[in-house]
Amino acid sequence: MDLRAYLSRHPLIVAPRLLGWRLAKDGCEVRLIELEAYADLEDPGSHAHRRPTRRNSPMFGPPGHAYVYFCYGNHWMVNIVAHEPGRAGAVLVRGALPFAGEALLRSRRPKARSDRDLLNGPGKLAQALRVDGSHSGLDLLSEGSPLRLLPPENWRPDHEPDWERIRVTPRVGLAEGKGHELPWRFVLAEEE
DNA sequence: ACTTCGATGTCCT
DNA sequence: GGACATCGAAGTG
Repeated sequence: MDLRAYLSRHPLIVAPRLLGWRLAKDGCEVRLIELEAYADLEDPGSHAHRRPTRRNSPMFGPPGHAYVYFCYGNHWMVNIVAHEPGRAGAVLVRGALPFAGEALLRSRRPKARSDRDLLNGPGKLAQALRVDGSHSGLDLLSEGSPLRLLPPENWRPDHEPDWERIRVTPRVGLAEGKGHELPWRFVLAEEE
């Protein structure tokens, strides 16, 4: 099973399994510690709940690509496309820790007062990594892509999540009726 | 064409 | 803990 196949499962399966993976861009790397699953048919809070549009079309495309969209007038949200064949879905990256290039990450987040303020939010993460709409649709698994998704060292396809260390909660920021009660958020507990 | 409102961050009290 | 800036996308007519 290669990485693409690993991501070709329901986003709810993929999300907890991507904890500890890294996003890399121009010398910076961040380690993912907070992720949310967004599905299609059964998930009214997902952009893939409806038909494909110019914005959400990456969610319907190949797993392992990026889906980046603009929200609340200021912020870019980074997603990793993940879904079963013939379906749609993605994993939203909501939080991370610096792994490499920390000084550069910091310089792009001048408003971050504390360490935990640097990457603890989807908009903050995109700002620190300088990801925006121009990256939507990029293949995160292809060498040579400016934005890449990297598995942990010693990763194996049969790796299972360490549930002892994962906190499962409802997703953040969803209105009533949008699946706000679904426990589809996964956080590496002792690292938040 | 116009309206609504969001998968948020920041600053202020 | 609360106000609010900010601007596309998508829904409505």
